Amino acid sequence: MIGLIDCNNFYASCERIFRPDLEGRPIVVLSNNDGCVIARSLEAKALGIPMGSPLFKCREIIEKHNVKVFSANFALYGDISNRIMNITNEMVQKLEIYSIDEAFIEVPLKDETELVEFGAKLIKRIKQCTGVTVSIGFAPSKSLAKMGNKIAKKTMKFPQVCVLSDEDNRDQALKNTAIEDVWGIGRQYSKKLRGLGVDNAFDFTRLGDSFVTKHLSVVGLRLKRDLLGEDIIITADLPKRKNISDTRTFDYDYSSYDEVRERVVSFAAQIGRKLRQQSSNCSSLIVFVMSNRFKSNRYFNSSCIQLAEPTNSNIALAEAAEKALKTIFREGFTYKKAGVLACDISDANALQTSLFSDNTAERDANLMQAIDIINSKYGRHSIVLASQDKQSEWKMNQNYLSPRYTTVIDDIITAKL
DNA sequence: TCTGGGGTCCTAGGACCC
DNA sequence: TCTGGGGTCCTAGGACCC
Repeated sequence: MIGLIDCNNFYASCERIFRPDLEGRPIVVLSNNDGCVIARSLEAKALGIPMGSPLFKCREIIEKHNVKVFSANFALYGDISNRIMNITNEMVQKLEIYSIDEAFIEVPLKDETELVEFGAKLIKRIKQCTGVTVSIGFAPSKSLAKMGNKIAKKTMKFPQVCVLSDEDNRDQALKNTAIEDVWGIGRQYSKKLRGLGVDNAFDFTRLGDSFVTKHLSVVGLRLKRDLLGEDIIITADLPKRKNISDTRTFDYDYSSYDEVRERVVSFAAQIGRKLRQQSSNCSSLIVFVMSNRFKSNRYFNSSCIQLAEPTNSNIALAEAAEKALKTIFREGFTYKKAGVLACDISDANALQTSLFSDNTAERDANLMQAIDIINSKYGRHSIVLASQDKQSEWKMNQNYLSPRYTTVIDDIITAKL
């Protein structure tokens, strides 16, 4: 059987690990720049704070109900996630990490009672080791495991394990799942399906194959068959990224070229780091800039630049990014967001050099390796290019940031006796 | 005042090849 | 009136996920 394990209110739960005083109190976590609500504790959901809402739109509820607000602390969430995945990996046959707070697992069990027992054991262990509560859905296919997980979460009964093994309880679950709650059916498709009289997952599985293909393409057909218990949805097991991007909304509207250039060069350097992490090169870069989309006098432009040869060197990428930026930056506009995207990603071990190569590749490779080692030892921005901005993390509104309890020695928790 | 970031896959249509 | 047949590659756009 396949299981989907999913952390409950993950970011909010992470914030609570070292703040037991926040138990029972509503919590929200904000996106970069403290812009939108991207995670909510159960209590915050109950208050009706919507997912994705800009902070200023729910200020009133937050103040009225004493909601605790946090800036996103990805260093903390990433570390807790790693711990949970490692613990899980020790207890299952196969682990496939699907996102920061979700993983598919495979277990050699079929019997419902045994599965519930095993799930309870896993949940208890994760809770004991990390303080995070997870729920698990078991089923013969991934989309059904997802569905089981949702059902487990809803029951509010601990441990939150749901097994969809036989046809009867599978069909019951399909009938009880609204079409928009099905994994793979988003806003557009559910609107379309509702219009066609399909209200729940069960109705969807009754549609004809050619009808489904016509309206939802082969993706929809695969989903239909998966929901009927054939395990055919393939999720990639941490493959190399085919696209890599680094983009940010700025803390205020930038007007000078130098301000934007500094940030864009830093994005290019981050791209280099991410490429090296998966030993890839890229052979073209896209740079884009945009003004504040909520204000008038709007401007958006992007430029794609071909690199002389595939590379992952910060130096080459920064040069290219700056060149591209020059072609799209216009005086007279202000800029609220920019980004760099790496395209045409290839294997760094199979480098095709240019006929006119100036042989800086090897020099750069050694240099980048040294930079990566130093930065991983002493912190992200210990060594940067002179053209990068110096403290990019400060150039973000993070007014409610919690300590990086588990990854930075200065942030470690203090115990008083 | 204030509005996130990072991915995937599929399809249709155009340009091109022989 | 009637206008071949079989491919590939690339891109933009649209759907989805967390």
